[in-house]
Amino acid sequence: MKQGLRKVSEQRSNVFYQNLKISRLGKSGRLEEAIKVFTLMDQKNTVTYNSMISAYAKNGRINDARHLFDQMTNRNLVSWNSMLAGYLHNDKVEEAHDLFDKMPKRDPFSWTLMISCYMRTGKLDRARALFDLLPDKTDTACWNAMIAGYAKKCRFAEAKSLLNEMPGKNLVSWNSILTGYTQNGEMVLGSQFFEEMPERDLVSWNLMVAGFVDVGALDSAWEYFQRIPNPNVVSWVTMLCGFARIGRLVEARRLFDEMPCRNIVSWNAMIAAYVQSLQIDEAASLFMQMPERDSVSWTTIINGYVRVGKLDKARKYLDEMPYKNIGAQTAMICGYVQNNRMEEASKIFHRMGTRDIVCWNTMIAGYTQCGRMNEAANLFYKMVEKDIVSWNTMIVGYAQAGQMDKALKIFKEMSERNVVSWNSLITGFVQNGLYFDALKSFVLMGQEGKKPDQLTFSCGLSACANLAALQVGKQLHHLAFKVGYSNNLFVSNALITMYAKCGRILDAKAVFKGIDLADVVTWNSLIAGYALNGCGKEAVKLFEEMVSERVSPDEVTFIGVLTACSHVGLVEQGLELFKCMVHVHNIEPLAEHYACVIDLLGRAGRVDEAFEMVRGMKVKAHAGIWSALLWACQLHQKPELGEIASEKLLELQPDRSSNHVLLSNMHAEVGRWDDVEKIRGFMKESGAQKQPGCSWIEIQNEVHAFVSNDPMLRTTDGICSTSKTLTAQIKNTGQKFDIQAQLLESL
DNA sequence: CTAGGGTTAG
Repeated sequence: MKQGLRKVSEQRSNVFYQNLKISRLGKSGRLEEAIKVFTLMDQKNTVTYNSMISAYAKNGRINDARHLFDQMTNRNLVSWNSMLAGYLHNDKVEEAHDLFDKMPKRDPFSWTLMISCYMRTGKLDRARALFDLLPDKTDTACWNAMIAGYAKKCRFAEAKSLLNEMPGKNLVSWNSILTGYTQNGEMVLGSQFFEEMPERDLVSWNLMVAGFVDVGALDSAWEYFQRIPNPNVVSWVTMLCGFARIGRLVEARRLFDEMPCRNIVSWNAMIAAYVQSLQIDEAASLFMQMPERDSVSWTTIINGYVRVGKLDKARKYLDEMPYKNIGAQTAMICGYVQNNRMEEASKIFHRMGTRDIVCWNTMIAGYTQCGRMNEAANLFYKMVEKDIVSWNTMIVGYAQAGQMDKALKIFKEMSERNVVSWNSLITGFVQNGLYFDALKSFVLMGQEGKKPDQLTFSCGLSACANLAALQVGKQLHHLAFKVGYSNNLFVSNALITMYAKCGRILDAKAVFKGIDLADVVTWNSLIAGYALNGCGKEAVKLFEEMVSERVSPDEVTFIGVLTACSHVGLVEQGLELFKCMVHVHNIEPLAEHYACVIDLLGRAGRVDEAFEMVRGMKVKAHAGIWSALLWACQLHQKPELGEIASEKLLELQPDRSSNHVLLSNMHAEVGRWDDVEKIRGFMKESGAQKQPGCSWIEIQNEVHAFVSNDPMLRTTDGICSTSKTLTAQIKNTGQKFDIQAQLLESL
């Protein structure tokens, strides 16, 4: 009998102890361990279940929490409240609302949870309506939830009015308002309020320091930090992170060394600071020294090694990590993904016990980045809960794979789209040459009430550039000006290209002149623009200006300036620039650069030198190079060399009719008619046909597409030359586009 | 031991 009683009380204390363990593990993100304790318990009471529900919910597994809740036979009020809190932490308003309705009993906890849930998700009016229904208004937490909610959304008038009405306001109430100021960067109003507060505690002081840190006012943060009567760990860590964020690592470290009360958070903060500035060895040294490590410490160090590209080191730590959380494993997957090691990423992914949306998205992005769209789609459709990032990733993936039909399908299936979704679609259209669709999407985006950002504008302008649609481009320019993006560097760079490609080189130059801080792309855009418009000397001059302004030219710069030289026959200058690219700027020439120089030599009649260059190339010659050579051979009547070039060219592009034409013309010019016949015969056999050219033209603010595959309408060069023909052709294709009216309406 | 209101590290 006595023994039996002792056994029962031992069991009780055991259950009590295990429950405590579950709750602590749950709170510190060690969910796997909590689950282990829970499943191994032979005796479970209501508190056990309640603790496990909270543990699940705090770690994002709200569905498992609900599952457990549904399985319970002895639910008490805390069970209901725990579930409600779970929905609150996972931003599930409607589920919370449902549960709240079904509750058999409610206490002040329940009401506060529901109100907080509405507040967090921005449903201020519903929160207020519920608060007004609240039968017992003596509980302060409810008031504070209302005040905090209003303040966080910058509704200071409502917050303060509630504060005035509130019976028994306390420090939390004051701090709730202060939080509204500090978390919204309102530090002037914040300091004012802080001075007016009847009492302050460490939370108030720390809020001020954090607020100044957030807006980058380190001096003020430091001032307040020094005024704190008895700073605690939070104060020290906040200040430490402030210095770390702006790269003042030495000062951060000094704080770390000086702080009188150091806990695991301080260590983690300092390690994160080193990781952030890529000082991985310092971070690792601290990691080894620290007295104990939690999942944050491990995740930070693993992430650090991933960021500096030391994947094997990261992997070593991951393998050593006692209980691997989602964050650490996702960091590792991210590292593998960035280095195209998808098989290793996949292994970790499939071994993971729990996965979150971020983890899935990382894997999907990995597959899309290396063009493995089937595998990406596989994961995407297996995903139970997708967020907007998942959808956007798929759109980008299909677009890059050239499958715009599928990208569009995904886009249309989305329940809600953000600016990124639209930009992904529009970028995709531009990348795949579907410029009309890009511009149409631009308009549709505005009609759906989404504001285009700098990326949208730069894409839209790029579409205009490729269509040579000057009027539409100008409209976009005006629009960008209206919404305040015309001074953005992305937009300005796109404007330069647009004007240049439309033949308005002076407008391009004007945009260039208006830019305060030009980057390499800016210079490249105008140089390429000059090249395109046959202004070779200006291109070279601009290049020299760029170098004297200490902007380092890149591969693209040289493609522009070399093209410019070849267009206007600046042979010596071009050759000189090519040398300078390799020897002064240490840029390894790409096939494109060779193509320019070879074209340059070929046009100048230095065909032998051109061939010499091809032989000396480190990269494989592409069709463009051989075709430039072939042109040169035809122009300067070098049939023997031309034969070599044409052979290579036909090897690379057997179906391209222009190659055959070029060869046959060359033979015809030097009177080798038998060869001409041979080639024409070959063309008939192989079915190589002249490809339909497609072009765009703009008349009176409208862009028209026409395809020059109708022999009746095509002139010798494949471009319609008379207005009569043009009109007929427009009727044929029936495409037209006017952006102006729609765009201006939609914004 | 489990649930609500104001601050810190990943």
